[in-house]
Amino acid sequence: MLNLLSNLRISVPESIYIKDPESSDLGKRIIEHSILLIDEIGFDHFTFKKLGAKIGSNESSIYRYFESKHKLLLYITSWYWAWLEYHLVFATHNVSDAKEKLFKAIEIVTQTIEQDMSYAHINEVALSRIVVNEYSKSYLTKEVDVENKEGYFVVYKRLITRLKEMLLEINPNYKHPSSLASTILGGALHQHFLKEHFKSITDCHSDNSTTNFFKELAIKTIS
Amino acid sequence: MLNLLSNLRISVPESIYIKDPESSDLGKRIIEHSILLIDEIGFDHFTFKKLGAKIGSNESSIYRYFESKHKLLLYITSWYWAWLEYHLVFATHNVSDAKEKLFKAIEIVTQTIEQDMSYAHINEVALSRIVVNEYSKSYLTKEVDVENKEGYFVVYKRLITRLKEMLLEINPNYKHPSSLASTILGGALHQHFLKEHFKSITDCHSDNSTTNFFKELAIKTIS
DNA sequence: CAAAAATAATAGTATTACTATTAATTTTGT
DNA sequence: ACAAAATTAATAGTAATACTATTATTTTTG
Repeated sequence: MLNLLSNLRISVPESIYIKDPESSDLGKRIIEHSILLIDEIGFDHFTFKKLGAKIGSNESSIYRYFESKHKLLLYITSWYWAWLEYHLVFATHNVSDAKEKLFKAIEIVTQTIEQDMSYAHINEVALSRIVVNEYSKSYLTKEVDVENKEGYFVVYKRLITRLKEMLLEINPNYKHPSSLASTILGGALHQHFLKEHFKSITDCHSDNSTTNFFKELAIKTIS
Repeated sequence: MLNLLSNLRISVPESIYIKDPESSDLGKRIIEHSILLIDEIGFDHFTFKKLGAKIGSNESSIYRYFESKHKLLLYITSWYWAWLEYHLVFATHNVSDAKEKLFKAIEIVTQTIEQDMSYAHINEVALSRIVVNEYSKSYLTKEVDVENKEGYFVVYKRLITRLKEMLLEINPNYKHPSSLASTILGGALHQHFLKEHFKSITDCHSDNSTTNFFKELAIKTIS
């Protein structure tokens, strides 16, 4: 399955970039090293100038791919959600038992990403840390409604919708399936953050405890 | 109760400010108008220069109260959590039934803040919108561990701990009370955001639907 | 009413997040 | 192989940001 995925192109909304970074060597280096650099110094301290220095290229060249660092963040996080979506779709395909399917899906979206899931020039472990630490900054802006209309958040919303469908499959009468789905996805990121920085307000300390917490929460809530 | 609260001083960690804004007229105007201005233009576009212009004061004078706009955000959001905590403590005090107490607490922390809860020079409705849209930016930084040690997040963590205790009162054997408490608080903010901007991935559209969603989620999860 | 404290005004800094222009290099079509 | 086109690099410049430092003025208070 990993080999199959490696040959698939993860699809990110075209409106996010000026020039497709997958179309050139420089573009791929921009993506590869922006993930490493944002993970290292944080999105707030990240600049195209610093990225240019890292990849031995010029600030102005990066601007030919992305209009701003905000768009670059949208690109890499959309890539992440699309990548997770592929994993989720493949892992749940042909699983006939609704509960088993939901549990598999929750495992995928709440797990701690590990090294061996590597894909081309992208470090998914670093990228998953970026999603935990920075994703909400991509929508907590005054421009969110305009950008939402442009389709910058479609992948994220589609993933939540898939999770919602699986919840409804178990109990078609449950009244808050979208809220529960978005709570699981958003909540998992939050628990991963708390585990690293605010240990006293989480019980998720081991690798799979976040997954177990949300599996139990989900199945009990919809029953 | 509101009158009682109006005479109580909401206590914010002293290390957050340079000079106590409650100690002068200028300080109070800084707080009052920073809340209105951040609500209006968003934290990213907010600057001390713009705030100075609004209150007819100088940028440099504001720096005598707060070292940075980040510290100002920590101040007003800590104030908000402390204010919510008072409401929660008063509302649940002397409630003997554990479930009734928890439900009252969930109402307090998940409700949409309304105009009539006004307190001195602070617009709590605007402030609650700021918490929804900006609070996570206060901890999603590379400096979070240092600032956590300085005590900048104590009020928030204490509120979650209070919620956790109430969950444990109902079921002392539940294994993830802290995670559930932090999921409720963080999740409520998230649902309020989705309601305004990403309607398709939430079912919380009316004022009390977020509260009902989390009441049901909590009681089912710990049972 | 003098001293102290608070506030305002002014100026200045390094950095950021870009845009614009031109030059050099690489790719491509014939 | 070579000219044209496209891409990338280099340079310079701008307005805004997030401050610091200094000095002047106003207000408070003992």
